[in-house]
Amino acid sequence: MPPRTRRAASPKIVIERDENSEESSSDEEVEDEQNGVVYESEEDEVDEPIEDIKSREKKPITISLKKFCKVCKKAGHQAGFQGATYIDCPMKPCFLCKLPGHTTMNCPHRVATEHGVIPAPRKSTRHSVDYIFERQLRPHVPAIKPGFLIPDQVTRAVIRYHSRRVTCLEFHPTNNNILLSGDKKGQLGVWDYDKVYEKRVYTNIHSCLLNTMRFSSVNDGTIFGASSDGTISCTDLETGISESLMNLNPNGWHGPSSWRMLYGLDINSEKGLVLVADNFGYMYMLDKRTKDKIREAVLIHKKGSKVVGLHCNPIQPDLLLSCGNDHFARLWDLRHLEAGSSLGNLAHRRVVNSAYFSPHTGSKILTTAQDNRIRVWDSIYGNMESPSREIVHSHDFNRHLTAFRAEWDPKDSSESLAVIGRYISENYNGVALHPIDFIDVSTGQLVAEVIDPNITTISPVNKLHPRDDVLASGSSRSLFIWRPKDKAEDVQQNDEKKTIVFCGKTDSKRKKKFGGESDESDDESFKSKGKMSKTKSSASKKVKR
DNA sequence: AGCCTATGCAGCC
DNA sequence: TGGCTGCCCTAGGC
Repeated sequence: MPPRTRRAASPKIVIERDENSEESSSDEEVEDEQNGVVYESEEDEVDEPIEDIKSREKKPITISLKKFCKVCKKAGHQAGFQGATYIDCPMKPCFLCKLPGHTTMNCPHRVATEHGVIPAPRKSTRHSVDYIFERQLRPHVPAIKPGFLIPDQVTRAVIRYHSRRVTCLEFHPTNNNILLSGDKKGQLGVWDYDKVYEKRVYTNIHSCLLNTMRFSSVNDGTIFGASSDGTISCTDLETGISESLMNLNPNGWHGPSSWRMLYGLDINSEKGLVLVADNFGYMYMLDKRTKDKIREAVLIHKKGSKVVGLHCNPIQPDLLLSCGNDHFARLWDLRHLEAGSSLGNLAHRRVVNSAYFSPHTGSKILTTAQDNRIRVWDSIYGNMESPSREIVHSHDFNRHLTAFRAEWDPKDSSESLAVIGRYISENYNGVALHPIDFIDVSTGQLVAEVIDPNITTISPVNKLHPRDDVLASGSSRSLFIWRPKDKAEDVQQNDEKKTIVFCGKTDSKRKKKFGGESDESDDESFKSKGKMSKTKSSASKKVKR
């Protein structure tokens, strides 16, 4: 090892000794070009003037600062952002596909035009050679199905609408411009995004996470919600008055081992049932009207594991799909429902964030799992042993983010378009942005990635409008409405300006960023109406072909 | 600008 | 099975 001197490349920091803190004047020795702290134990002592042990006792302790990887703590490389590009730690498996031997940068699933989305082999019939052919052929395959209209321009936004991160979104089933949003605090937002300032937040429905919202097909004036507070709510959208259909924690808090939380929720309209599932593996069935429990709770996933999603088949409502933390999505017949009586068990390698039947025929299944893969089963009537496709896509689990869920486009009659937010960022002209991806799940192709230069946060919650070409996305505490570029321009021509509404305490820097007027009154959203500048808003991007 | 933290899952024993 | 620990691209508040 080469000898080191005090003023070598590794900078050093000096810590004062306790016993004589006033004697050490270390200021001039502190250097702040720091990439991390590495102690220089024995070597450091060799550097010390050994002859003066007595004075050394009074000398400050010296710690050298040198470059090391914040991920694996080893020297010689560094993980983290370099500008707007994130450099992976080479000692870790790929952050995208989770396989060792390469990093995200050179992951075979991340080719230039596709940004990490590629169909995985169908069972074991293909191997790596197939990928190579696939990558060579891919650019020649026409990419965009003519029918897809991608909402890629932000036309409306409420910045910091919620006081905590958005957890779920739902469009009103009949009123085209109403978007419902739930947040981590359990609050429910009702926003008319055409009259952007018409927005309300109901704060007293739940006490924590509003995990899922669903409309009843009979009465579209009320919405059902499942919350981590263990209750089901039924809320009148006009008044905000809510009644509780069920409370799993009637005796209050007795520690986390007994506190029940509700995650998955769906409505079986045919039978007038509300189905909910909890974090202990159980599902509950209630009569929507009388609020009576139809039967005892049924264990539908591994005991003690969280059931995060429930979905009734749109064609055969008795067919139920559930998914959860036991790494399975499961199919059930509601008419013969018992623990262990599932019709099918779809194995995943990690927690399944969501599982949905396709919106029209109900014959396909789309799941999102925490192993960074979207899976598609092309027919529930066929072989369910393994998915028809696995699509590698970055949507990592992060405890601070709402779980990512791939959502069908309800307007796509071919049942192939899905939307999902992306976790890892891409460098867009020097800015790290997290796009929202549109994926053709019949081929695994990335149809479009949409970004807005002003949205620098991750957008895990996305919902496509049932009738209009509109995407709603929830990113941190804010909501965004996207429309296809042409339509967005129509909106502008109609003098309905692109409108950003600021809520809560919003600093002027952020307002500037979003192009809001420099209204400094902090906490009132209604005043600071601003339109985005053309240059900013036009930076939204589709995939290069 | 830079700390702090809420918080879910997996892997380990 | 249970309890602990650690965590790779967070976001906002102080």
